[in-house]
Amino acid sequence: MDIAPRYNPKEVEEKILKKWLSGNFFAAKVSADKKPFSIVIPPPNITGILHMGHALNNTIQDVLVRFKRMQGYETLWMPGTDHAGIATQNVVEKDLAKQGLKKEDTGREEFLKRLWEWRDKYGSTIISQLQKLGASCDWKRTRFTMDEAYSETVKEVFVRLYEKGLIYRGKRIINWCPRCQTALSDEEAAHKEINGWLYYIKYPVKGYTGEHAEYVVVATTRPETMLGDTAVAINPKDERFNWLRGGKVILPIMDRELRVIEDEVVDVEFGTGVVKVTPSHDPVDFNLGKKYNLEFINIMNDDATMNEQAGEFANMDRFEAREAILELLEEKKLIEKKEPYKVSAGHCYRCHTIIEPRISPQWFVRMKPLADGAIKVVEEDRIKFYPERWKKVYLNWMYNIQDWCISRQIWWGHRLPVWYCKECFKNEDAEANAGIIVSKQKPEKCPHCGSHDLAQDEDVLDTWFSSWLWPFATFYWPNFRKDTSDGKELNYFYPTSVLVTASEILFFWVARMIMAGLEFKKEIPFRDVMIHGTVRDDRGIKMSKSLGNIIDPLEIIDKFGTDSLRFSLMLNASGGADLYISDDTFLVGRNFANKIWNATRFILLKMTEKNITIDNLELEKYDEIDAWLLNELNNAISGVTASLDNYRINDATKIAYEFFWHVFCDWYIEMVKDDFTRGRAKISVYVLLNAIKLLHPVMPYISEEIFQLLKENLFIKAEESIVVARWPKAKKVEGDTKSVNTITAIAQTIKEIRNIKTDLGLGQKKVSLAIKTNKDNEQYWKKHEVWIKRLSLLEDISFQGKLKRTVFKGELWELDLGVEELDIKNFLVSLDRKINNLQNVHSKVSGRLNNENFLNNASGEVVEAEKNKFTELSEQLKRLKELKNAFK
RNA sequence: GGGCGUAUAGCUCAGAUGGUUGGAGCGCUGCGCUCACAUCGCAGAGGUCUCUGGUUCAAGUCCAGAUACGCCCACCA
Repeated sequence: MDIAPRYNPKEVEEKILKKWLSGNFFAAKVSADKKPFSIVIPPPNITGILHMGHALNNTIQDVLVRFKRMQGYETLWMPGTDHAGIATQNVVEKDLAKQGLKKEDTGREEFLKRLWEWRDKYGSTIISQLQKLGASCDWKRTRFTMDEAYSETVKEVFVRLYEKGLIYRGKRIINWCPRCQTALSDEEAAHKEINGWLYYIKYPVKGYTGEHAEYVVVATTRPETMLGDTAVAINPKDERFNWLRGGKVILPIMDRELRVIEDEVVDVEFGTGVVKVTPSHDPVDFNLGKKYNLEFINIMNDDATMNEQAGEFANMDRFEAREAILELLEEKKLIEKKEPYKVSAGHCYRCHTIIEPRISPQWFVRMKPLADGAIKVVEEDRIKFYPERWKKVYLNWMYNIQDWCISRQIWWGHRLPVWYCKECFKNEDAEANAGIIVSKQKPEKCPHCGSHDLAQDEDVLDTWFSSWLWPFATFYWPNFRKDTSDGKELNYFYPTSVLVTASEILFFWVARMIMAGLEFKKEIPFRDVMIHGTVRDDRGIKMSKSLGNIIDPLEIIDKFGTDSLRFSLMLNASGGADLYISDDTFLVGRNFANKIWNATRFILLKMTEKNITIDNLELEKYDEIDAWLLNELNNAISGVTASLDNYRINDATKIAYEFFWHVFCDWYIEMVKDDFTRGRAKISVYVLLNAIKLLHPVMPYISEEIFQLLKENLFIKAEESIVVARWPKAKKVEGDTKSVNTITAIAQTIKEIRNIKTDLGLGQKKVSLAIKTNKDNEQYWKKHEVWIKRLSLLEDISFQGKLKRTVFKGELWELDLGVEELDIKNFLVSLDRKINNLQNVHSKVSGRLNNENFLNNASGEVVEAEKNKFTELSEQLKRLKELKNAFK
């Protein structure tokens, strides 16, 4: 037998991944006799490369999937990627720019061709990285949100919603990214605070007579928008401006007459109480414009440079124009003052450019009707959030939901299934439906006028408009095909069991999937939503490429192995809290993998050395130390199982770790290594096998490798892969508790002996031990003498009726060490500390027992336990004091 | 402006339904290359559980308030 003393993950992982993929172990099918367990992956962007967030998200899913698969569920993990409209287009545009080209130079068709080429070349990178991570998806199913069949679903959904009146075209103020040159939804405009100024600008009052102020002063953070002002507003209740009501002011620079309107939205407290109103460039002002029938003047181009409406500032960038306007106002002495001010501005979530609110004809989904059901299922806990607090966040958003802008002025994505009749459609009349034909296929002619002159809408749909269909569109609903068993698969696997995701896309994706599921499948898309934290660096800063603080999971895999990465992440991910990680975080995993490896190595080497073969794992006979171990194994099995059932993966990980290292390795293997009989070997292998099964969801590679090693070297029957092996079950342990308890007491005593030896400065020196105990206990000491000596570094053990001296006094026995002269300084210090601690607890307990209120109010069980504790503590204390007195 | 979260050892974090003497990993100190593993073993130091009040026989755990940090939402010109 030749097993390396160090675990080499690289070799092992490569080999095993091949086995898994070629062996089709992750494939799922409809099985009437099995319960389904299904997860759809949050599809990563095709532009994506595996980052720590992916690693965390997908490891969690994989743990759950592997666990359920081993439990015998028919398990489907549906993989796939998202076309990620803006993100991908940006990437390919950048690529094009290297050749000095813009997408307009190549034209739409050619540009799309390049996009598809790009996706064919790089789009599967993330998939192979997920495979490397060990993700046990049914890879043959890998979907893409722009697959032909998937696109059919998208169109179908659009048409259905339109026909139901839930999709409409409207000319409204939307979030416009001047860099990407497209509309965005509200969710895609991330609000961030920036340091700006609040400028106080004087607007001359028309017909100034000297009876009132010559100017009204308005406060603004965006002076450049004044060019589009068509009113100023005051609060109707604001008596300071009674004189201004019904009056007019003059917009400086433009010399435009502005109405004075009155509306409740104006905050009397803020600024001067007078607000400039720019209906075309501010959402609040837009509403005012509608309400009071104001003029809408658009002063900007698509790229946020000023247009001809901006007069002398035309063609300037918006921020350039701001400076120029301020300069001019300064010259005219129209700036009263400026104050530093923090402004919350929307930023494009793709390119971080500041959003420009803008009036534009776009397509929207009416959300309120969709939200109603989605609110109900969460209120009624038919969908549960883990941790639960996200329920509130979700509901709060849903209660206040706004219509969703779904059209994007980019090329990469699902083209809107919308055609315009050039005869009937009048663009300026954007609110009406005349001339708009919504249809999955290109219509032959306009149903209204019969014209054949039809043009498809140039826009594409928001990426999320396809992702929100993911849980059922991946089964090609509603057309299905043979490769999804004509819908049988959807019926079987839907609703999915759990959705695992980061909180960032709760609104983007999770909420919308619930709405889509209920609308189209008439059923929730998943039962549980597990929301995990964000991965941050060790200073608590979110990892991002632009900040340069990322820890690359692929590098960690390369350095420490995939299992180390996964194990360390799972150990750290708890209760949806954020994870703070550094390179060192992953050492725990590496060390543990090596420990597992070496425990296996030891067992197999010993068996070879002793010529032990095993052909089955029926446990025939075992003694007290075996029983003790099996009992611990049972606790681990039920602990890990219960934790995984409750999505407490970190607990499960910890329990398995603790058992493997600190129970199995530190104690059992040490106990049996000197007397490694066939019986011990069998127990060892049995426990090892069960332990690696417990670890398999978190550490799939090493557990598989060991599973295979055991199969190769023993003659036991086992599944082809641990992937499909049966999850461990707790087995009843035969054996009397007294024996097991005695073993526990011996182990405890061994720790005491080590402790005392250290205190006495004996260190690793082997000394002899004298023990005084009864015949009954003596037999255990004799039977287990070999490992007791080994673990407490003793020369020999003698049994005596009377000890010359006592260095340890326990409930069951007293001990002395065979050393003439004792350096008792440290020993006495430790002893004192122990006595002190015990004394503290003792007086606390006795205080409680002397407290009538406690005796009257606490439950009988608690009082009973407290009494027992008191007795035990008293005895312990007495022994320690006696021990101490003997040394005086 | 609303809402949420976190505060426990030097660091990163565990500590369901209040009741053993508050734990782990890393780091630190001391001793050991004991033939599975130095990616190891053994022993140890280190905590007024952020603060203040309250409920209770009993609070790290529940309640209220304060402080600090973080996050989310919002028509804060």
